[in-house]
Amino acid sequence: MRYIISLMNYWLFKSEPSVWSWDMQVAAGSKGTRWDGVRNHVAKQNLKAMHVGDLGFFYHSNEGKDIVGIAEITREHYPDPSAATGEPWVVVDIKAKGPLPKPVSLAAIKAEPKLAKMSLVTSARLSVQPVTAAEWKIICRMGGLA
DNA sequence: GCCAACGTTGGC
DNA sequence: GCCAACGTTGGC
Repeated sequence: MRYIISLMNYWLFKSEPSVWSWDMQVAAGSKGTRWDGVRNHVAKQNLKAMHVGDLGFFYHSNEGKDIVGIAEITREHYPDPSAATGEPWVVVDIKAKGPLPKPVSLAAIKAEPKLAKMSLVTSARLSVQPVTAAEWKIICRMGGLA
């Protein structure tokens, strides 16, 4: 089997660690958990574009302000059970894949000119963001992954 | 259809 | 705790 890299998409999930942290995601195990509560249409479109096997950074907002791990999409989008009937919101399931050996801080991202166009920098409030393959690679390297 | 008012997010 | 950015709501 060979990888067709262009079909792999990368994402970033933001979460306040006091609400749902990386450690909780890890503790939840490999079955995957529902990423629910997204109430923004741009974020919703990003959820809908995800495929099983896509990877996403796990970012701690408010406290930490750093990318701490990598998650994997385990189930494609389906209606958000926490949404009111008739509302269009969706969820995906994700599982923790592995930590970044060295968390990458927002400050470090802002200090790297090659990452100036990252959504994290340009659309700070968007809770589910796309990440380009180039950005993914740079941050993995900054985070201590080969 | 415009836009002021308001609520929320999230960095600082 | 403050406030800028941004999305949503509702009056006109």
